Amino acid sequence: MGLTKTEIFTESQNRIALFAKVFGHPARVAILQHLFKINTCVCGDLVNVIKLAQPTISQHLKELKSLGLIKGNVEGTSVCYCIHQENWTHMKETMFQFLNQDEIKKEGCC
Amino acid sequence: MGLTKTEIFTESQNRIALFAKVFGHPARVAILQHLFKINTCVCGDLVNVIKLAQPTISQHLKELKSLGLIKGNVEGTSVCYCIHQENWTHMKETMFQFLNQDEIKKEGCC
DNA sequence: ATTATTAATCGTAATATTGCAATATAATAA
DNA sequence: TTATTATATTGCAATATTACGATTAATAAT
Repeated sequence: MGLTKTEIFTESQNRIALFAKVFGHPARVAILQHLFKINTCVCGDLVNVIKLAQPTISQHLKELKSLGLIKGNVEGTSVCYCIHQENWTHMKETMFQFLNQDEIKKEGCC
Repeated sequence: MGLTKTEIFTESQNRIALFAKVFGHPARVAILQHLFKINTCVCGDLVNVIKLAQPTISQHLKELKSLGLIKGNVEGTSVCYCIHQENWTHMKETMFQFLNQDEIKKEGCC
């Protein structure tokens, strides 16, 4: 059905999945890496750096923004995007807790 | 088009996206959490724990296995699934490097 | 005012994902 | 052999995602 049954999972599980999902596309990975690399805000050059059409980049940016991982400031005719530091830190805590589960039990069985 | 243009991204970006994608569904998050919680191998009880049909669980397990994050040992009529520790550790390194990008430049701009 | 420039939105085609019923397969039990 | 049990596979319907051309909106420059 293509429709995820979010109601049968916990808040936490759904939150982890939502963050992971947004990282589940190389274009969004590349966008974030670029935003981190350029310490001054990047505007439309993402379209030049990443070889995807402008509407496609815009769409990916929207997803990152709707999750709160980036913010965009309008600056004249262009828009200045950058990482939302606090939210990124919060997201990291969530993801680290999930990824570090193996720290508790290192036994393994089969 | 629904088709990701992997060829325009780096190996690294695609690898990060692939790992993230598999975590991008709450069922797979729940499966992994359960496999970590039960220190002895879990077999078919995933279907009881997670309220999804058996073929659906089986499909999610397949995806986790194809990425190497879990392994399954046939044990009589049932299959014993557990975390692939080494691969999990490798995956963590990849993801941590991505998630910890903010450690380098904490400036922010807008 | 007119004309660039930049980015968002709309519409749409192609493809992917999710979920399950039905069925198949494989190993054990009776 | 014939159930029984556990898991995998197939096929399919519903929905989501990706990508982009065309268009729009908003500001800047001339």
